[in-house]
Amino acid sequence: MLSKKTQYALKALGYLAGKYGEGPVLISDISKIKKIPIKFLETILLELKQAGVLDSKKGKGGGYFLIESPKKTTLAQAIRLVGGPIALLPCVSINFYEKCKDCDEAVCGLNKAMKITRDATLKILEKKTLAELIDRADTPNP
Amino acid sequence: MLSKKTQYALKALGYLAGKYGEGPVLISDISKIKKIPIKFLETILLELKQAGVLDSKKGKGGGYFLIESPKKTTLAQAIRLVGGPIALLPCVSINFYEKCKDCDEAVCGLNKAMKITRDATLKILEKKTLAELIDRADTPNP
DNA sequence: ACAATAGTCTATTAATTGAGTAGACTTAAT
DNA sequence: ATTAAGTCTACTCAATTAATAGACTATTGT
Repeated sequence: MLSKKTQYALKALGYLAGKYGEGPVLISDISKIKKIPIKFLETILLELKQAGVLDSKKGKGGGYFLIESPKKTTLAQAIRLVGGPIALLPCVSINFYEKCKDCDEAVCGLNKAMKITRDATLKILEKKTLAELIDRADTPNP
Repeated sequence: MLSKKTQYALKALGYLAGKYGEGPVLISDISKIKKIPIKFLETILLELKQAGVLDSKKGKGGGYFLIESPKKTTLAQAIRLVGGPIALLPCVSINFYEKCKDCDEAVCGLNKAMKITRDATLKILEKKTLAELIDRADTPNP
């Protein structure tokens, strides 16, 4: 399961994707609509900014916005940016790899099974982009 | 990522699968070879026993053992037994489902993407069994 | 019967993650 | 220049998950 932080990041990015090209979006707006604790959200957005996905504008009329088109960022990238491993085990993670103390990967059946699972997951998450996260619920009819 | 508890459970089950039919296996053996904190392992094995996968024998010559052939239990079942959701989000989990506060699943793009991911993962984990976890490293040549 | 062995249970502590608070710093409009 | 709107930084607190310790109970072999 993804951490809350990662879940919130995905929701926020999805919301920003829906507002792409419309200028800065207030943290408080995202927080309200996506039901994310505002202070927690601040740290997440800041992290995404430092990672180069978002930019922000300070002062009146400020807020956060996507730098590039939502289609440019895959879900796999998004998840990794906020520190969330995609694989089910550390020993099969690409970006957060950690060797098992107890087994030789070459003969470990668990490792093998989880690698297959990881590949199937990645195949999907590397194809889907932030654009896929946009839904009608984000922009209700006025 | 799976919780440590779930990871340990899979490792222990894999080890027991390799010893299936050879009588009870000591907790301390599993702990040593699989590098699992023994007290933590105790609670996990107990839980697996209460779930009906393992049985144990007390006293001298005692230990834990699989009740059924390793082929009877899938990895998906094993993961769920110890309380680990397989899906990446609560709102797409089958056994640990929780509704999102902020979205209508019918139109939520994130929900849709994660459901596809979950299905791909389950397709694999429901096919693989504990038997697949057995590896040569468990039974080194004497 | 008795001692040794091995699982079971209860309670505590440590580490990580999630959430909330207070206030300083920046920018833009008036 | 002033002020309002907004981001940024640094702490603190709560909840969950990991890990540890020790007492207790059941079984086997002598």
